[in-house]
Amino acid sequence: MNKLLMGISCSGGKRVIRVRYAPSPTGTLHIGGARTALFNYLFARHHHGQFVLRVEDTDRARLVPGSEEGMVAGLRSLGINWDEGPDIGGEFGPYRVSERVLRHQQAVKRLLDQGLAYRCYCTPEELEQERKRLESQKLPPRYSGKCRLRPPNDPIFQSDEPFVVRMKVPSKGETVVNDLIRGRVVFENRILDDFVLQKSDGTPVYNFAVVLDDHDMAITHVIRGEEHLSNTPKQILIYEALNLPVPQFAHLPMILAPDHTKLSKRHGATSVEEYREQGILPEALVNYLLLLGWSASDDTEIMTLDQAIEWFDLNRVQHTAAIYDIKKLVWMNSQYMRTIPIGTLIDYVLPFIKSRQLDVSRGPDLARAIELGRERSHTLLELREALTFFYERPRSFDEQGVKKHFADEKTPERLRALAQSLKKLRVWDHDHLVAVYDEEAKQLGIKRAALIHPTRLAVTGKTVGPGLFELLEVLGQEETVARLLDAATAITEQHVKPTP
RNA sequence: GGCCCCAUAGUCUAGAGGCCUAGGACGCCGGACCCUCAUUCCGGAAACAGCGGUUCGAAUCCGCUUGGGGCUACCA
Repeated sequence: MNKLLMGISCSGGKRVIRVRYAPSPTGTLHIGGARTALFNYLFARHHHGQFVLRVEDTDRARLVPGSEEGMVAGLRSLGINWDEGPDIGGEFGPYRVSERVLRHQQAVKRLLDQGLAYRCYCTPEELEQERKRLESQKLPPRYSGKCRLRPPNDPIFQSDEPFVVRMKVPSKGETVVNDLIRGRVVFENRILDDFVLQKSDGTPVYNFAVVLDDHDMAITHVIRGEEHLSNTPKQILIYEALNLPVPQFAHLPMILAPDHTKLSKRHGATSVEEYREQGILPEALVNYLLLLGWSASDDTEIMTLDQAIEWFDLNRVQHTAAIYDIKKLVWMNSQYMRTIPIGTLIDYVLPFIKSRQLDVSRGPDLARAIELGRERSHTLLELREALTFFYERPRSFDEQGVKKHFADEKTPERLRALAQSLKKLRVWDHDHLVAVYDEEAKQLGIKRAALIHPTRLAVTGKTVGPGLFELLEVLGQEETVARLLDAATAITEQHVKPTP
């Protein structure tokens, strides 16, 4: 057991573990965010604790309408559920930070009264100038502390001028982050400047709000991305100034794009929504995300969410940033494509079928068609493609296929002959179909394959696909015969339109 | 620039001093199977960033260098 965890999960008092995922509603649910949410969720469930969803909407200017709803939907689609949140409430609400500003303002006042923070009247322009000056001298851009030095009777304190509230950061000593993943990380206080706690519009800055909200929501473990590690000492300083207990921290490695830079739109699909649209199953995405930064102790890679809950352990979280690899995601998806229950797969593929306006109400049984298609599809998009010929007659024939399999001048008559034999078949199943082809090939003195390939091309328009006899069995007798005759006619009348 | 984190194959990772002539997975290459494709099954190439220590012994510990990432906002 992890030393750092002892004392909170053991013995009499038994404090319940509470974690949270606190996204900012400024866009879509990112795979990085989804991974953070997932790890929080797994940690909570593993320890029989609670998982809270909190919306970090302090910055009104950056708020994107619909973003929160999208994130909630995205998380739910992945099977990540929370015990408390803006959509379901809970005893520690409200769960939108914007609804908690009064609470934040009270705390700011407390710090002000205690002389642990101060009002700063420097204008953004002044600060900008100062920053530029420092940078040009290759000095770290920090706030000078000008307003901290103002005498208490400075008339500006009585004025109506807008101000921000800044933290009085101690110039000496060090602040230590005991990170559950990285261990002891030491920051010297003198590196920090007097950072802003409250903006001039009266709303709190993230670093301040997060401290109060985590405390108010009784969060015991703050599990978040590594980009927050450097800000943690500021937050610890706030906890101390407010005399609040400091939670445990765990900073997850980041997920980077293939070019080793931070994930962004230009890297293609980066949101959960986009992966859904591309036909990635939620189960596969979750499983893939799970492997980005965490591994089971026994090399197991494909696992259920329940297994992940059982095995999850922060001690096994990687320290190094991970680069996401679409190829492995797609492979993972193909694994789920062929193993999830057929009913589930039907539910997933139906929207794709609908969006292409493929009418599956007539024709072969969808489940049987899917069984043949899932084996050779990596995504739902591919599956839908593999399904189309069952419900739509080929409008054209693969060009290469025509050259190869329709070249023989006897092709039309052979297809017709096959149609005749097939029409008379009493039992339409795999074995009987094989028998027909064997017999036909024998009579013609050719190989069975010489009949199989033209048939597939004639019936599906393609050269690739399921085994012919499985395919015909599902397609049905009437339809098969009709398509063979159609193809024969098309060839004879030179109507063969090659697929470009 | 300053501070912080990180460093095993192209990628995800196992590895917590001898079990490592470094294991698994994706991808890649070759082969087998087969009516095509996809599977599946065999086989193969491919890594401990570099340099110094510590130690009988280092991928594992320490230092430096290099490289990558993060933070440094009245963003989160």
